[in-house]
Amino acid sequence: MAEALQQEPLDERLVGVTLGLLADEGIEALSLRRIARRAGVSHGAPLRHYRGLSHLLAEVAARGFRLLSAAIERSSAAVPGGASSRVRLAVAGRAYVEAAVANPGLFALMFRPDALDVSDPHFEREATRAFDHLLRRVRAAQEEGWHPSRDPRVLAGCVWAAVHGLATLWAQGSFLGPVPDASLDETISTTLELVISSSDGGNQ
Amino acid sequence: MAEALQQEPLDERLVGVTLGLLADEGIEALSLRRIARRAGVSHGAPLRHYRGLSHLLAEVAARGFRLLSAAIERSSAAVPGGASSRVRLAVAGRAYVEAAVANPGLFALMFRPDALDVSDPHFEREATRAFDHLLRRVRAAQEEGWHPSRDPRVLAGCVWAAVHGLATLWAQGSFLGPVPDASLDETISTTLELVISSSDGGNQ
DNA sequence: GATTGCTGTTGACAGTGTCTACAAAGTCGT
DNA sequence: ACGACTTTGTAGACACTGTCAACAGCAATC
Repeated sequence: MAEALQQEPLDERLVGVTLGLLADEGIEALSLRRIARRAGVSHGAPLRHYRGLSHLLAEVAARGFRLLSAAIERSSAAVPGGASSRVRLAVAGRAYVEAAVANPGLFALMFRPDALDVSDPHFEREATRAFDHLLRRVRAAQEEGWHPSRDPRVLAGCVWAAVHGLATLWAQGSFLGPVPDASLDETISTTLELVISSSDGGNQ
Repeated sequence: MAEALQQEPLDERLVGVTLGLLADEGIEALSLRRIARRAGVSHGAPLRHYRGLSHLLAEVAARGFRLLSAAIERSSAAVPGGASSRVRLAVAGRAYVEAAVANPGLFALMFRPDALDVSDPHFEREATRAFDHLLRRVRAAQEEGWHPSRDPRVLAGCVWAAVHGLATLWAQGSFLGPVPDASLDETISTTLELVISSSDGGNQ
């Protein structure tokens, strides 16, 4: 016992505590004072490390984008080597939605520009990196004949929009009203088949 | 002069004031006390008409869904009679995104289940109605051979997700980072062509 | 060893949502 | 007509929030 528990720097601990609070009680429970209380410090301590709540939340959101990138990468590693680039793109899209649904509070925070400081460099960098993962796979699919003459950035933006919309709506429960009995698996597959229009070897 | 200006019931006036505040200063400026101040009443007056802030915001969001439904209907009326159902569906999708971008604060509020009371009957009814507009057009497209064997609700959910993702990301400026020079028109068109895959007569 | 910077505490201030007590004013039953 | 009751708005209180300034301990540095 008596492990080196309190040694972790406060700024990192605050990020971890915020992630836990987010998972436990949702996004509306996030307040500087609650985070400080849960971290075992006084209410003013976080301001020594972050200029304000929105800056701390931007750091947490950056962590979320890193996790999202990792999920996309991980999913790609599980695809067999001979698979087409379109299948790889679809798998990445599925990973995006599943990561969001697995961590709905964090995902909601990541796309809340009014709650976090979107000009934070960490945040911007990690968000851009996550998009680049998608963009790379779109380019690869284009090289294999999928809408080869289109602007890859716009194309990646459209794929992003489709999976992001599904992730957003599902993670916040908006599907429960109009499409109450839909399965997430089927909805993801249908969306990806529509967008990527893979007549060859669907991802299912 | 001396028009019947103060005759409007306070509950309706509060909704109007909230819409104005939302358009003027964004979603983070919405507070019961500011709304009350702008309406010229004391800070407790709104609670006589709404059980709390989230209930007032649900009413405002319901108004937003009504406007969205109207925009979809209006766009459909402008389509020439001989157009295919797929084109009609695409036009409705375009109307969805354009309505969101034209009123970004209201659109953001409509999909913020942690800020508004999502169990409000008005809200639920108007949200369902808006989805039904989309669902009707999806069914019509299916009758003309577009993925006829799929579950229409799931299909409509996927179309919804695609346009919703684009609307969300564009309205909150998330495209500015990764796809800075994209045009909204082109992005909408590309998304709709991908999703609805109209080889016959694109919507442009 | 005195000084300086870092990190955390404490107290203050304005702002928030929501509750209760109160007042004015209209409505209704008799 | 008049008292009782409901409605609608006000005023004050309470707990909570973000953020700032003043202070304390502690490490490092010259």
